Amino acid sequence: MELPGEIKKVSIAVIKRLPKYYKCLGELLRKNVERVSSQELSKLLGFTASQIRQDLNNFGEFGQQGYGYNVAQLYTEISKILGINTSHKMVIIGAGNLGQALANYAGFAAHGFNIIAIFDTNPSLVGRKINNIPIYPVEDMEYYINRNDVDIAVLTVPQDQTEKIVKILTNTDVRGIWNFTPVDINIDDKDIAVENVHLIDSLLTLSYHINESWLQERFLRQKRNGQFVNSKNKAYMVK
Amino acid sequence: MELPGEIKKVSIAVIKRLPKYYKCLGELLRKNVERVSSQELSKLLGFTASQIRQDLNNFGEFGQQGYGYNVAQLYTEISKILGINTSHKMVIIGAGNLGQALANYAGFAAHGFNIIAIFDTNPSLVGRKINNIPIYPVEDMEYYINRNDVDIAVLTVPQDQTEKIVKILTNTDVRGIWNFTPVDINIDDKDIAVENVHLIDSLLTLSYHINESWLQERFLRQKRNGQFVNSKNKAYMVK
DNA sequence: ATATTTATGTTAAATTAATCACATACGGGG
DNA sequence: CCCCGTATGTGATTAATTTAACATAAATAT
Repeated sequence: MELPGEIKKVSIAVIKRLPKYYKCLGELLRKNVERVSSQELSKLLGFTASQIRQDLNNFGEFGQQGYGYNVAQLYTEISKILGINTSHKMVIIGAGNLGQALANYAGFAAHGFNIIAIFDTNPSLVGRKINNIPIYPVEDMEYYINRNDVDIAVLTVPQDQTEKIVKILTNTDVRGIWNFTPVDINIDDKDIAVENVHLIDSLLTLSYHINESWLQERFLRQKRNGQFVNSKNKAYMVK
Repeated sequence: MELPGEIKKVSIAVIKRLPKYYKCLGELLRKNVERVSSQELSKLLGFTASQIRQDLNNFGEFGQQGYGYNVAQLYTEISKILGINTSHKMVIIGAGNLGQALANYAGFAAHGFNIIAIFDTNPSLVGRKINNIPIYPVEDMEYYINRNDVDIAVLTVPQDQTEKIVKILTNTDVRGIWNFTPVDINIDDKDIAVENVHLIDSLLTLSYHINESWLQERFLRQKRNGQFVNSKNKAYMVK
């Protein structure tokens, strides 16, 4: 039962689709497309028109019957929902390979995400700059973040340092952690959002899919040859 | 209805959890833990014991009633399911920031993923090595991949080059594409698995969550002050 | 040996998500 | 100004996923 005035819980599946909408609408906007229907979006995105309408209705009534959606308006609305109507300040913690790559990546600023500092323990890195972003010692991190209204901390430190860094971050005003370490972060006391980018998980998922088709081939081959019978007819039980 | 001998379709949700099981079991193995119950795994992973049992049963009967699961055996089984009982050959396409960072990352080899070559169009990079991995011109890519039994192509090229590269990859024996470009790849003709790592999407999801809590605060504040009523009681409709 | 405890594999129930279907409202054309 | 076509927003339906429940089999203790 939904109490009056209560916030409707939006499922993660919907939230994960929002960036797709945002991107697609951005492209339409650049092509000077004025209006778009859920059906047209369906073709572009590969979701059903029904799902698109229902997704958007979690956040408001942005369309107009008989007309569709105004591209510019819907783009603005989704930007607001995603919190990218205002810009964000980020710091990168850990100036290793990945940290440096992210610091050099130009794409974030286009969406209002600005990297303003990097932190590292390595004295030979501290004082240097990457893509014109200064590297400071980790000891200064807590003070710096609070002082400069940093929203987002990008975690690219080695696995064993993660816990220590997260502990420090809970003392700051940081609102979100973009976690590239393989560790699953859990923060109890404070309201800090965490988004994990577990690259190894992603690679293993790919490996599964590669393997899956191979298993199927083998499975069918063995079935053809009459080699395959097991108690439950499970493909993966094949020895 | 499941026909005898037919492969049971495993849902993506399950597949995405497999790497978590794999990682967790690896840690238990290193701690010399011999056996583990679904309940213990539940505590470690944060999934329900019921879900864990059901997930694993998609692939076989690995446990024993009254005992639980043998850690080493289950680890091996999951490794097989994920296709990491054998090693994989990878190439990186695009020696930019991200491509170089991935080339320098040591963690892949530990799971049997070996990067054997990098390809780039930039003549000043070709001929050099990154982390002892040679950089070749993109023109040699097709030949090289087929010649060296490359399984996986890691795509870290600029957005506008993606389509061209994917087209070339469909002519090769590559089995999977690990896609770091923002483009959504669709391959019709050939059976190539694609796993996307859309970093911007991930960052926007984080931004949403940061924004979400702020919206809620504002929502409650306005409700307290009696400022908030709209036709549908939707939080996001607040002006 | 036998009883008791434990923890699986699996079926059933509950929950959640996606799709369908349609009444309704708006825009455009005559 | 009115009618017709279009495409939304939403309630109903269906599908998928998660959780619960339990019968059963193995391990352990007596």
